[in-house]
Amino acid sequence: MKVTDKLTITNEDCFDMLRRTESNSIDLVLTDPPYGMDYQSNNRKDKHKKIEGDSSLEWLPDWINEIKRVSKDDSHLYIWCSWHKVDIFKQEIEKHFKIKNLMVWAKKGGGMGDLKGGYGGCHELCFFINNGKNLNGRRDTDVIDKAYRTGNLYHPTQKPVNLMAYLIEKSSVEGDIVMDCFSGSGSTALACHETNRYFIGSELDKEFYDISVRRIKNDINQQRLF
Amino acid sequence: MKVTDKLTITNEDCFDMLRRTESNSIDLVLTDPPYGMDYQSNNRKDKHKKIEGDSSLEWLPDWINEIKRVSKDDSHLYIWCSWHKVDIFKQEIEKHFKIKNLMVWAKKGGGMGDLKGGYGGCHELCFFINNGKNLNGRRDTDVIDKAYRTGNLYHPTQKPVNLMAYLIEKSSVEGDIVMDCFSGSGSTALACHETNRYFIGSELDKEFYDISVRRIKNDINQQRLF
DNA sequence: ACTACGGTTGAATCCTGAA
DNA sequence: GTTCAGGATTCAACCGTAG
Repeated sequence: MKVTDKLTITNEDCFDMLRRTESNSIDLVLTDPPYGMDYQSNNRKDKHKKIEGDSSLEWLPDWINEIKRVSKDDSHLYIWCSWHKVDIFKQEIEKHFKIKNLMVWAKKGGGMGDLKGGYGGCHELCFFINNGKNLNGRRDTDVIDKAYRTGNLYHPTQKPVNLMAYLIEKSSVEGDIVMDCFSGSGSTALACHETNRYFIGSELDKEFYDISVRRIKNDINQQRLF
Repeated sequence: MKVTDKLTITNEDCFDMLRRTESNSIDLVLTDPPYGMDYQSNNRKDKHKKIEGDSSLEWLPDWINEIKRVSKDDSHLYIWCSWHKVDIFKQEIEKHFKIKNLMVWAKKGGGMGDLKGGYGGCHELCFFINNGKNLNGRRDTDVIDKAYRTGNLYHPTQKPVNLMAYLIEKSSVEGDIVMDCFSGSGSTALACHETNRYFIGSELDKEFYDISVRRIKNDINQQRLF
């Protein structure tokens, strides 16, 4: 569905979207896939359901393969990941790409989990692949510790729009085409609207898909960006 | 060699040291092994030589196996690592241990490497394994971004003494036995002196071994800890 | 501008009971 | 025994408001 002139989100499996996508056509891949940890937020239980398709990483090899095909020769890619499965992601990605950085997002707020025998988990990882373009702006570090809020209002694992917008501006210019295969509640799409990029995305879960469409329309009407 | 009453460092391969070490005898393993990336700082090439035995990780499986044997049933382990080989380290460690956290040390100061096409590398990773004791003190996060300075005075990948001391105090009590198989310029040993723990370590490279012994003696005499 | 305080939250882990 | 799924729990950091 064309949500706006430049933003297209479809309610389908990402492989269906990828199949229709031309080879060598995407400027920037920015995506937050299921981490493969069978995640269910048990925090205030009624709020969020379990993540669909998060119980294995079987999709990963074919997915990387397709991503390789559709991304331009000088594209940039950002693939989010948690440390629990970082080895699998790294090895699959390296079959097709040369990883440039493993970035760390040092999140604000305490983490949950073991309160006595472990440290509170406060970071997420992101693979950065550079197929041949410079980064925009000043030289930043691979640790992102700016004041980005989590704010999981719509999706249990939602990323902040301004975090996504930051990466988009580092790695693309206005009018570029950005792809997110796991669009979720639409944070990447919103960041593209904010930064004037084209967006192509898919989200399998009907509920999140609907939320993302509504969220974008609302935010655009109200000129309010989360 | 017994450098002090409580600090022992030997100039040998760590497997020789491990062979002499009793099973189930070490309270805390805290070590910064060769990262397996053939490290040579491009910054002032003459300053640091290549790290011996750093070109492959062949030693890793046997080493983990020995570490498993010598560490106590309720021990803690910290194993430093860079993201370049994080997949290999993780998979080898997980053959014998359950990893509790992947910690991130967000270093201060700019990183080196590609100035245009990549982010500056400003972090190092550290696997934390908890075999069954609580951590001391308040609940901290898995991102360490306190003002620990690198200051590679003696060794190209030297860790700050106060960073090591922090981890030692989180995971042991006075009189505990701490092991570092890759003692380098002796930062872990110094941190043990500072926190009144026993230390057993080995360093293969004669030059670094000598430096570490001199450094410890100096620092103890001058009551000055780096 | 700065501090004080209370409310809210987190890609979690542990524990319990059932299969 | 062992695995598995669901519910309870927890604290430090962050946000917003008030002083």
